[in-house]
Amino acid sequence: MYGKLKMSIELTKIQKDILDFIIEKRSNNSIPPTLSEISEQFGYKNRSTVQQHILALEKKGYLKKTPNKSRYLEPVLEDKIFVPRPVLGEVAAGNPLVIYPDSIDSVELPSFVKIAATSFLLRVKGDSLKDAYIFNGDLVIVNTAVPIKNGAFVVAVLDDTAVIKRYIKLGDEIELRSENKEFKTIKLNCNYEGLRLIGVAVGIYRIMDSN
Amino acid sequence: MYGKLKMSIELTKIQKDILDFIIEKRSNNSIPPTLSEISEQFGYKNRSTVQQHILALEKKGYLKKTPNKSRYLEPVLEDKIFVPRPVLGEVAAGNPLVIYPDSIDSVELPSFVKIAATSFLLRVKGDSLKDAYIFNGDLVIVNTAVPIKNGAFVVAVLDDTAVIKRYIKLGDEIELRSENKEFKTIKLNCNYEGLRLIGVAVGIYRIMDSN
DNA sequence: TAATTTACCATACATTTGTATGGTAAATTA
DNA sequence: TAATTTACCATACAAATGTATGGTAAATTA
Repeated sequence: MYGKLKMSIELTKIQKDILDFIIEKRSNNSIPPTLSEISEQFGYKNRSTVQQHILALEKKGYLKKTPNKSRYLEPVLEDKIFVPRPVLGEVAAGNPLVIYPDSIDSVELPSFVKIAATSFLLRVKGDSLKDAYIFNGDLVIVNTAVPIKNGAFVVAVLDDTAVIKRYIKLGDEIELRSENKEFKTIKLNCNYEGLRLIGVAVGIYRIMDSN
Repeated sequence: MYGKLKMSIELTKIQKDILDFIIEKRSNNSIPPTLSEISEQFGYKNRSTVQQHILALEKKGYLKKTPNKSRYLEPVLEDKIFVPRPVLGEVAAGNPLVIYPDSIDSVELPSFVKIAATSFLLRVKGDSLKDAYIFNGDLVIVNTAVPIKNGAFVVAVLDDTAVIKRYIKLGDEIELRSENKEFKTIKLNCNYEGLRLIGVAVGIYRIMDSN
């Protein structure tokens, strides 16, 4: 049995910032940066400064690189297939949807799950969304940049309660339909103040962890 | 309103292969290849051959690149945030799990969902897995390379019926537990012939399409 | 205090990478 | 048939990228 590889040495703030930048670049749909690109990002006049930081990150075991290959910067994370992602809010049963300015928590997603910059994650708490077949602990991927079309699943706050329902607009009337037929369709006038549309739910991700 | 961008010109086999290679490299946890790396992959003696193919792909509108930047090869897909992924099998109610040698279908996953090479997708048909809170149309990400630990969600075939359940081995006895307490735990002897373990379910992905 | 680490800059050089240009042979199209 | 496209090779060059080496100043550690 192998013990968990320890990240023995602490990182300085700048080293951490650079590592985060690399992770972020890799995570968003983009590709890892070159030394020059990192240099530019942090306002250095010179690649060699970044060169030193990369070397430090490598020595401390946080980064792995392939010699003479461009952009081959691989962050070494404790569990290699997991990448931390911020969770920006929670949808709790009966409670208002709260989206925090900073992340309230960090979720470990398998590294193949990468989130676009215009999307954020919501973690579902409790059974408030079971009418949409979404359960406690599920992660909802919410995109705020996609225009809301008829028939889309929207994440909305309705009178302080978070809902994920199918959105249908017919003239002045808005219908919020549940996937589960046991739940009733909500009908609203389009200028109803109690409805706030947050974004479009583009997917559900459920991590099947072994606990 | 914008019409769907048409990929007017057909690709040749080699062009498609190269495009697929780029997409695959981007999709797996790796990074886009350089011309040299593509060249090596396809056994060319020279980068310039790939150079031509890349140019063709660009002209035909399948690829976008940034001049003078290494590895900046971005496949242009109809809907930019979606990437096609093969579905290798189906889990149908009451029927045996079928895994086909070739993909039976292609599913459009958001580009931030990237599947490791050792994983494959199974699409769930019907309500056969509702005891695991998995519903019709959901995609199960199955990893065949991960060792099956106690407590993991396994994809298994039990007497010709596909199941996704929590796997617990105690001595000679294997328990297959359902998440949903309404369903009973299955107990088996570890040498029971009717059980075939396919892999570990590492996640569920549900595409919330607007149909 | 002396040694070390950290954070930055500068320069030189080798390799990788992208690009431009030209060529050949086979297949396809006009 | 002639022109075009496709698929490959070769070479030369410039830009990008990684690397090696040396330096300074401030902060930290021994």
